Amino acid sequence: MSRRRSPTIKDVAKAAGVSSATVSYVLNGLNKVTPEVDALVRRAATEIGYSRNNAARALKTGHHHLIGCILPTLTSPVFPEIAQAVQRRAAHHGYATVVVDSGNEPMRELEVIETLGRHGIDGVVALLHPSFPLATPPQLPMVSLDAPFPGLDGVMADHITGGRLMAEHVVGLGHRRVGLLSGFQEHTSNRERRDGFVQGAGERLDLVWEIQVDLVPQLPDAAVAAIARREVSVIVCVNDLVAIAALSALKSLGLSVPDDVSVIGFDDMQWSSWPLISLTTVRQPLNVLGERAVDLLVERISGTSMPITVERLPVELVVRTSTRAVD
Amino acid sequence: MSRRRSPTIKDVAKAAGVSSATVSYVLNGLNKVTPEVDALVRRAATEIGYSRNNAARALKTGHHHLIGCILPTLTSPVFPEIAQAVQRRAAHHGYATVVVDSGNEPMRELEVIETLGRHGIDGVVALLHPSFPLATPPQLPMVSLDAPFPGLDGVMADHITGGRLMAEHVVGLGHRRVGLLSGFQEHTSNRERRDGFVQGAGERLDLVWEIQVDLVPQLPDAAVAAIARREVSVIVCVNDLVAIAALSALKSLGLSVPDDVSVIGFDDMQWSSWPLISLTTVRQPLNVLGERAVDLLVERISGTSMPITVERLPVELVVRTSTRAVD
DNA sequence: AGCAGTCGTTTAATCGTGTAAATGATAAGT
DNA sequence: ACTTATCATTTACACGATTAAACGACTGCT
Repeated sequence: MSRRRSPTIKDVAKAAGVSSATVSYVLNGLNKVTPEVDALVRRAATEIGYSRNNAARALKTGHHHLIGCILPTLTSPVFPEIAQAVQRRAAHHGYATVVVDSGNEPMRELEVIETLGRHGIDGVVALLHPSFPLATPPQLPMVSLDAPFPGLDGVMADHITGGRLMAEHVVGLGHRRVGLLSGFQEHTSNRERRDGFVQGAGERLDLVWEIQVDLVPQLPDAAVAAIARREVSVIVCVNDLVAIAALSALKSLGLSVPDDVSVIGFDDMQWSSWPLISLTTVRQPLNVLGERAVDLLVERISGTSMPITVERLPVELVVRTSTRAVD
Repeated sequence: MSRRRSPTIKDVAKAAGVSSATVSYVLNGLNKVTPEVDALVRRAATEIGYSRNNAARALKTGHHHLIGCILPTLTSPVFPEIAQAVQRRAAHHGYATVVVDSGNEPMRELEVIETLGRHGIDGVVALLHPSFPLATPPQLPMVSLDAPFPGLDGVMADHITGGRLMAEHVVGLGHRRVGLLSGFQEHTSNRERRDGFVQGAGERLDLVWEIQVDLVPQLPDAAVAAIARREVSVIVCVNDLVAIAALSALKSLGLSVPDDVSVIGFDDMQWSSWPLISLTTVRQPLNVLGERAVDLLVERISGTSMPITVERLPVELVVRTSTRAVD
């Protein structure tokens, strides 16, 4: 196999009859050269099929035009939506994106960041585990998604208002007795959703039971048992995935939604709108989340020292057919 | 801000009192140095917090230890499962992975590959659009997922047998009149699934209607209308996503599954096992798919010129509650 | 005419690493 | 004791790009 190395800037220079510096100037769009030479160089470049070697460029400039997007998993539908937005926005800024699945383990997150750093990434957008060891201050520009981290820029939805919206909706439908499937409270977003809901409910709702559940789409036995007792008219879920797990459990129990019990989620991920699911939920703007994070990161990378920013994104209630007024 | 550049191999050398070459040898695990010096260098390296600059290394060696994984989208649940497997396996081989969402557009796929090439990627695992312009032979080692491409290594499930399994199952349950929601036939996998099914069915099934549907989880009106006519006792779907769309449509129409009509899918993606969905389907081993593709790619990268390999992975029927025997 | 400024291009240094070749030092062989 | 082989280490250059500085040619001003 004649593994021919790909042409370099020098080859272009020779082909165009100029120096390599000129080629560099042309290809970087500094307008330091005559239009004729510019055209000449460009023609030569495309003719011999030149493609820039970013490793070399990065070595010199220290700037890779590459950002990382670290997410706890890709198999939950919420995160890929963020990843897509990040990718799109990054491209818009001239950055390529590498998406990495951290498996939701703080150790691996650290490892991934180090690996990416070694590979010369310019910055990271990350949805970090709450116990991520931030002891060592980050060597890289980083923007935190979904939760504030001390010393880091952050973008997250207004979970507290979201929780309040849930409460308002449930109260407005005349419900009184409610079951709460909350998430692990170490996660800021879970905690805020819960707090918002409890505050919003005030004295108007009876919190009959509350059970903490994991991200897996399989409810713990205790939760299934609680649901089976039929003490509540509505189940409030920390997120859509849990809500779907609840829908599943209800189906297994032979209970109908929303006739026997209402269910409300949080996120409004893609499938929540499918007729089969049709979940009432609080929508958080995942695409905006990703986009703003990238904007912040790019600003941070370009080095203008600005104060640490934490953005809160508005949420909205989306009413579908998994909730209805009590008789 | 005192943007202190990170320590280089040279700093390590100075700290350890040796030359930079020695440091390089140590850190690359060539055992060309005395154990004492080895230890000395390692200690110095960790002490001053050295981290290798992969851009420089890659510039010199032409080898980045980085592979790309290009997928049509990340929001369909099938692909992230592949991405995870690829990532895991690549890490096992000492490669980092960048996952890229091509949006299922051949043009963007090409663009992405070029970008990745520029960034100095060693190879690509890709699930390509059927009309991907392979006219320009790939500069990079590439392994095709899910479909054979002339001149490329490939890994794909045995879709034909899968189609046959669907037919056997449907026939075995005593069904006779069947509706087929097939995918676009340009996709090899869709075509093979259909062919396998039709061959497997032989004369034993009446194909009452067949409609081609897109990947979006919303059936076209024609499909909904066909389902509403209730001429068939089972709906055979090209994949689980379409099957779920069918379940949705059936629910909207007030029809019950499997009592009024059976539904069978293909893929066995994560959620298909959820009680809410509980889809009978043909399982293709997505994790093995990703892993084998990486294995092949790594072999190809390491340069041993081997004949082009195309692997077929076995599939299996998974029976759940969306299908039942006809009365 | 002489000097300064502008402009387009080239020269040459540099980024951090890998590695072939040179260099010594030590041990072995005669 | 002197050559030779072995081995650990260093020297020195290359990888492909960016970019400050040097350069030469031309223009315009006094």
